[in-house]
Formats: sequence, C-alpha cells, structure tokens
Amino acid sequence: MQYWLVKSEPDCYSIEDLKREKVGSWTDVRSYQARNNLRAMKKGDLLLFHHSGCAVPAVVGIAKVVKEAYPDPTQFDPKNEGYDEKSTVDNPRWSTVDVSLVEIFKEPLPLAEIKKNSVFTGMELVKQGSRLSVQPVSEKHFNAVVKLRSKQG
DNA sequence: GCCAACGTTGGC
DNA sequence: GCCAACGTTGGC
Repeated sequence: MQYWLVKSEPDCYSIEDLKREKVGSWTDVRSYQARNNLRAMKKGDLLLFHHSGCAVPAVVGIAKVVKEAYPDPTQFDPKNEGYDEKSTVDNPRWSTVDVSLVEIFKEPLPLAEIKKNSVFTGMELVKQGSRLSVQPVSEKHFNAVVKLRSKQG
C-alpha cells in the first residue's frame, strides 16, 4: 500500500465534484514526473486530495485508487485543452487513473498549518515552489494528516 | 549536449 | 501582482 498526494484547483475539479461523481478520472496530467507517479499507483492506494490555487490551499480529504493507470482519453480529443497531437492510440503518452471518494474532512487542513508542523518536515508539498501535481507521500506523513483531521484518526 | 530565455504552477 | 522553482524550447 502506498500513499500519494494529488493537487487540483477547486474551480476546476474539487473534492465535492468527486463526491458527486462517485468515481472520477484523474485526467489532463501533462507532466512526465506526475504521470510516472500515476502509473505507479496500485488499486487501493490512498490519496490526499489537495486544493491549490485558491484562497486557502489545503488538504481537504482522502480518495482511493479504484482503477490503475490507463491511457488518458483527453489526449486524443482535439477539442480538449489537454490534446496532444504527438500522442497516438498505439503509443499513448499520458495516463489517468480512476479514484473514488473515501472521506471529506470536516475541517480542511490548510497548507499553512502543514508548513508550521514539524511532523511534515521533508514532505514534497511543503517544499517552496513545489509544482509536482501528483506526488508520493510517506506513510508517516499520511498518518499524521489522518490523525489531525480524519474521523479514522 | 549546453545553457539562456521563456512559460507555467502555485503560494503568498 | 510578485516571485521561486522548474520544465521546455531553441540557438549554438
């Protein structure tokens, strides 16, 4: 079992959208590092859901992988913003996974608090200027978030 | 293959 | 709106 953190702008796709959809596809990832992390995900892996680019960036809940990496359909659609003309069905460049909601925290855990808490030292997310939108999270850091916010904690 | 310029992400 | 980080592009 591995743990991950995924970022999304809530205006674009929020954790409430995932709740409504039940199962959501994590599409439009167009960074090789992030894609490689998507491909490393296993069914049942848990994800911290982080809202970025908003007033209070925060970890807002937990999701889980229900379908492992497969070709991201948005890369083949010329109408889609993530369209990649160099990607072919035979040799797709980009991947997506399907996730489902596990829990929305009653209180989001703001990035500012994560940065203040020494438990999270070394976490990719707290690195200044960290842009990686799909990143691995250590069990220790994952459990620390759970302890602070999850009803399971 | 090096590296400067530029664009994007995302926190503040 | 600013800026740090860093990926990408393109000249050489």
